Amino acid sequence: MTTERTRIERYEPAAIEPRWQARWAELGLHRTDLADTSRPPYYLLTMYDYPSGNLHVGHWYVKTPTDAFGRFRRMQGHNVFFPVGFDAFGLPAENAAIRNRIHPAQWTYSNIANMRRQLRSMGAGFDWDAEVVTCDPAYYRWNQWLFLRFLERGLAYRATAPVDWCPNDGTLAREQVEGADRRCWRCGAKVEKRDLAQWFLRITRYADELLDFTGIDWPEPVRVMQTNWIGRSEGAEVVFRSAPDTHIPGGDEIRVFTTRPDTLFGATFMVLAPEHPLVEKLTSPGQRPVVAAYIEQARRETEIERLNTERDKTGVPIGADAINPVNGERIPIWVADYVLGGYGTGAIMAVPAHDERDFAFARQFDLPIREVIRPVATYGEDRDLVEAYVSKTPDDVLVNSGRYNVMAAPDAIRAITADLEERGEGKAAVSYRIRDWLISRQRYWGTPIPVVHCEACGIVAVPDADLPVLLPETVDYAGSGENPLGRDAAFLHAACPRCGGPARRETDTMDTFMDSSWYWFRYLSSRKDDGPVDRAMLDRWTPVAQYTGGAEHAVMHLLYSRFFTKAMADCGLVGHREPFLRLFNQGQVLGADGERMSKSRGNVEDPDALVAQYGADTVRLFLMFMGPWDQGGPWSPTGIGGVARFLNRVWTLVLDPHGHEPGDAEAGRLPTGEDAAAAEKAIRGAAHRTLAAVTADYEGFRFNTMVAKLMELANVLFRYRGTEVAGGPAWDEAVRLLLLMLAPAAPHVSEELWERRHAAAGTAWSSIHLERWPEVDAAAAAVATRELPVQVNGKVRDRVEIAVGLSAAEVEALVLARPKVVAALGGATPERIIHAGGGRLVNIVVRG
RNA sequence: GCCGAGGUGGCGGAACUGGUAGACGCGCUAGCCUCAGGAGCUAGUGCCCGCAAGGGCGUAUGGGUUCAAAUCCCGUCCUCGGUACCA
Repeated sequence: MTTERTRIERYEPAAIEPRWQARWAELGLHRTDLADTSRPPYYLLTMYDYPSGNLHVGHWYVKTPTDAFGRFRRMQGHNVFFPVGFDAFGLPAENAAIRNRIHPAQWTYSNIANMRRQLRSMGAGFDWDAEVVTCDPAYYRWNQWLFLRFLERGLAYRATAPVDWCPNDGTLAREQVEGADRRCWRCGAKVEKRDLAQWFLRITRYADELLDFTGIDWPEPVRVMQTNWIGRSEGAEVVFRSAPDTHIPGGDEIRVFTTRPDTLFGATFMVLAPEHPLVEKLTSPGQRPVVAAYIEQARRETEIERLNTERDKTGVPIGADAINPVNGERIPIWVADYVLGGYGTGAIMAVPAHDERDFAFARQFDLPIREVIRPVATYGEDRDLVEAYVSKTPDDVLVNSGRYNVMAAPDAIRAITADLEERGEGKAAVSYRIRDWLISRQRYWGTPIPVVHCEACGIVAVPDADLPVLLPETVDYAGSGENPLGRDAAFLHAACPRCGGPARRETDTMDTFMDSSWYWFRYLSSRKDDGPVDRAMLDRWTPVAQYTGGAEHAVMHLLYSRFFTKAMADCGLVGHREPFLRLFNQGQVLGADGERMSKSRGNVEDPDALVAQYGADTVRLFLMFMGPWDQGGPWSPTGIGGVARFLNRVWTLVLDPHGHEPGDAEAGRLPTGEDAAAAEKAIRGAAHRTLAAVTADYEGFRFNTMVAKLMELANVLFRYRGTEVAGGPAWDEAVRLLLLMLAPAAPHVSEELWERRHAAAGTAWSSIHLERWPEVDAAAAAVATRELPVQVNGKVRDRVEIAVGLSAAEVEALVLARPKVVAALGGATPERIIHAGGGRLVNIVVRG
């Protein structure tokens, strides 16, 4: 016998994917009509990328599920806006330029061209018309414009801050300094810190508002990280004064911030940060050399080093004392690197008995430790502290604290603060860890800060009409000594906009986090040339409904974006105060070696090769199938073949329902005991149950189980392939649902098969991506019987097929008659029978 | 150190609010089909004992709560991410 085998065309992704991409582009399928009000708007945003040159699978891992979600939302009837752009300013371009003698712009734009091609090959539904490239003057012009608005409102200001400085090369940003020993990446010289006047944005003005996350649905870990970053703490500011000495008259105010004013009597010394302005003034002549040497050393350390708890404490006494305002006691003043110049007041009162760091310091240098607070039960006992006692309970009481003895700690905090305030020696205060945002960069490839320094008028803003202040095309960015922009005479010299006199342009450029702090607003009017944003568009489309991106941006980018939104709202540019309503942080795909993917490690996975081998749909689906999206993990293509096989099976199901594989003896026959009607019912049931589950999975970003459920449905259909119900109405409905559910995730193959179905049926084609998301038929999805596990004392002893909707009594009668249950009971009388989880299982409890 | 997330078969992972542990896929085994196959189809596959029926053990680890724990609580070990001596 010769089996007549249907020869169907093979599934060749390389043949169909580019064709559909071109067709969609022609149809403008992904161009969002922002003015369309007939459907609810849905702004879907994924973090834009730095144009490093090549997309790796990590980029796909972020973008692919986001794209699938956008397509899903669109099928649900939303007008989805899903833009893309490039975070195109930044250091790598400048470094590449120096290394390869190629202009940063040329390097950047050629990378962008390549990445556009790669992004298109994914088949993602980006709206390219809205694209933003931040190094384009049409974009950075508005960075400058916004900066000027902030300047007007006192949100931008100039202050002195240290930068890493290479004595050979000129100034360096932190990211250019490599290695623990702080050497210049170019010449290897030891880097120093040097103070420079730089520009800041006053994010601290919004510190309290940034602590408030009401109204936005963000992951708990991100909220915690931002909260800790802002670091609000309540306490008191206390004024100590320098004591008169042979070298100083005394009386200088030394302000400290403390969260525990109740421990003031336990202060046995003071510590100033090496940066503290009074160090110079108060240091005794005898201590000058050692203090100067210590400061020199501290200035070379990174903040992370200084903040390492494990490290032995270092410090030196400055040879002067301070007077404790509560008891008039003289205590020595030290300088130590564990106190930071930038936090609080840059000075602390040290209470070794009740602070671990102060305790370690006191032990190291043999300074007195005086206990002033202890649990009430030990009041009056003699005891020695072997470690700092950090009081946390409100029941603890004060000792060795004069008239505050026996007072409970919280009462003492209030009383001591109030008494200090009365005497003008302190007040209740709030301190924040967050500092203002330093936006100055001493580089070429960034947005020029639009001010001039006039000899007569000082700092003068460039008028709006003169924006943008363009980056000069050719400058010597490789040279050394000062800012690249300062080496361009034509750029540098300008007329003062106010007096017309000679002025010097600002030569700092902006931190690239400026660009990314408002880019999603610009997407909505990327070509607008009379303002940064279109308020009417913003009112319709923002806040962003859903933002996706990596957790590495949990603090900086996301916090700056929130700050910008609030600041822009205060400038009247935006009508709301939070940028992103819902945030999802996906995990990171690591290289096969478990390390972060990077060119230098050589563990970068090239998506182009995978696409060439398997096609974009398989790669997309595999990335979703790998695991839960928020987890990521080491890249391993093991298993991608399973996904490819699945798409092949879908292909076969759609194009060849009647064929069957010669290797399957059972093929072409219905399962035993099932007639055609039962088979059709089973198929419809499976399809609609899958639809319900898949819908919920898309909604909850559970793409891995979504794919698994589609595979299960395909497996069910395959079982019926070649039988009398294959190609029938139930089958046809199931296949239709399968394609619709697959469309967001694997857009090309589902579109191709959709078209072929139309062709076969002789109906007019329209894109599957414009179809409405199907509705679940609850009746079809319902099940008549189900398997009921029966436990005896919590162990499963039997499984019974029961009709849905039986009463508890009926179930019990049925279950207790089962031989296996009888055997498991061994003659014992059930003590009670639990019907758990809404009848999901039965547990018979027998006391033994 | 601290904060956050996590630890489930040979592997990636599933298990929604405590209720059938291991869905789906990879890999492996057997059979079918094929000139052949690293293609396709079907079946099996947590571990141990057993021909089988069946039984025992199992979610890093030690306790606990519960009729019932991967899930909740306490302790320990390990991995990953973040990082602040924050006064």
